[in-house]
Amino acid sequence: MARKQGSHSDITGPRVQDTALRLIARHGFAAVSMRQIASEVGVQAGALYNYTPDKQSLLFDLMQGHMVDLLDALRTEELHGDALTRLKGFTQFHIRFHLPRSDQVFVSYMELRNLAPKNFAIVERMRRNYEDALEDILRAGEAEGVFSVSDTRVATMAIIAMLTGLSHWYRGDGRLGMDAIESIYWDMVRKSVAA
Amino acid sequence: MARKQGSHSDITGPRVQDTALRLIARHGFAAVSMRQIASEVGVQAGALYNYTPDKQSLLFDLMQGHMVDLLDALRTEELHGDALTRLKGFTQFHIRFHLPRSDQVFVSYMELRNLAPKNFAIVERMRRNYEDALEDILRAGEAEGVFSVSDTRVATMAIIAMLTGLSHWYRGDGRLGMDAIESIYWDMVRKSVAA
DNA sequence: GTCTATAGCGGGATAGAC
DNA sequence: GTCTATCCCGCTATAGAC
Repeated sequence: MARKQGSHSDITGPRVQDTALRLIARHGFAAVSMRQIASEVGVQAGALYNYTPDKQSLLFDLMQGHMVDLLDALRTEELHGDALTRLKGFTQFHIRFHLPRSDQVFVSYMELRNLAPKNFAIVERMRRNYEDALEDILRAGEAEGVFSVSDTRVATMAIIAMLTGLSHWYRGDGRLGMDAIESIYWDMVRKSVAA
Repeated sequence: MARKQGSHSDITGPRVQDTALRLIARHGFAAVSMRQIASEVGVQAGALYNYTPDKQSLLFDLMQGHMVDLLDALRTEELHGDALTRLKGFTQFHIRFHLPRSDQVFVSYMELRNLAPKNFAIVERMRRNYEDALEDILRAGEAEGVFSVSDTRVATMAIIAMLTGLSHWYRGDGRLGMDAIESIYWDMVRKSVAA
């Protein structure tokens, strides 16, 4: 089956996405050229345009795809019960979803500036939905009297920043496994909003 | 005194730095051209090279300058007393220093990838020094028995991420003033490491 | 679907006049 | 110290052969 050239749409397509994600995470969107992506994929630059209309769409697809995956996974999680249980579920979900996706997290945080305005608005709306899921939990906890935060919005942003920051420094080959990390972060999150 | 052309080294120099910082914060280092910076400063592109040997040095000077300012200010703060008092001082210091410098914070977090390896090492060492100042406080609190974190390094990273995240969304014209923000964050930081 | 070739543009940096 | 002019390079995107 191996051909030196010809049709490879089934394998080249995913490879373009994967390669672009890795290179953009490492060097930044503006610093990565289509030639560079093509070279790592193993095709010529022109061939990339069979898979994306332009460079901007490539970035948008990566970021939108990540957010869609995130919101889908969160919905599947279906966090039930009292606020404390839901907060624990959210914390664990966030860590387990994001830790194995450090490149996506990096790109989604760093490259917002490079999205065209219309694309930015779409991604930003999805990010806001995710934040709102956490804020709902904090509000419920306030109502139950188990949480005490003077501002649920600020607390939401603080917790998400704390959790997401993890993806910026954690390396799976370090001294701490994902379970240990989860336990440490859950302890801090829980206490930070405790009544 | 106004001249259409001639010597302006005393005013052009700072303007180059300020303009570069603002443009890089908004668009990213790789996306900003020397021509664009020169245009906003009001000179031709070639004139920039009287103030910086190249584009890379311009970025490095911005980032190094920010870190030097940060570490100098922290030393001036001289946090004394018990661990809880020191932690409160660190939290307030961090917020008060970073909130009015959102462009510097943005650039310092986003553009590490664009530093040449040698420059990266220098900036990274200074960042590590800053983190260590917080970890010292957490260790002291553990020894005093007033803090309970299972891992001081992870707790350090979590707290700094939480505090720095503030700079990414806070806008001074919002509903919350700096004092209110400080109070909310201190409440969360304090509780997150409480014994 | 991929290739080669190229159009058209803008980038960083330098040279030399003033 | 700034200007104008320019070198040389790499970029995105497209055209047309296979």
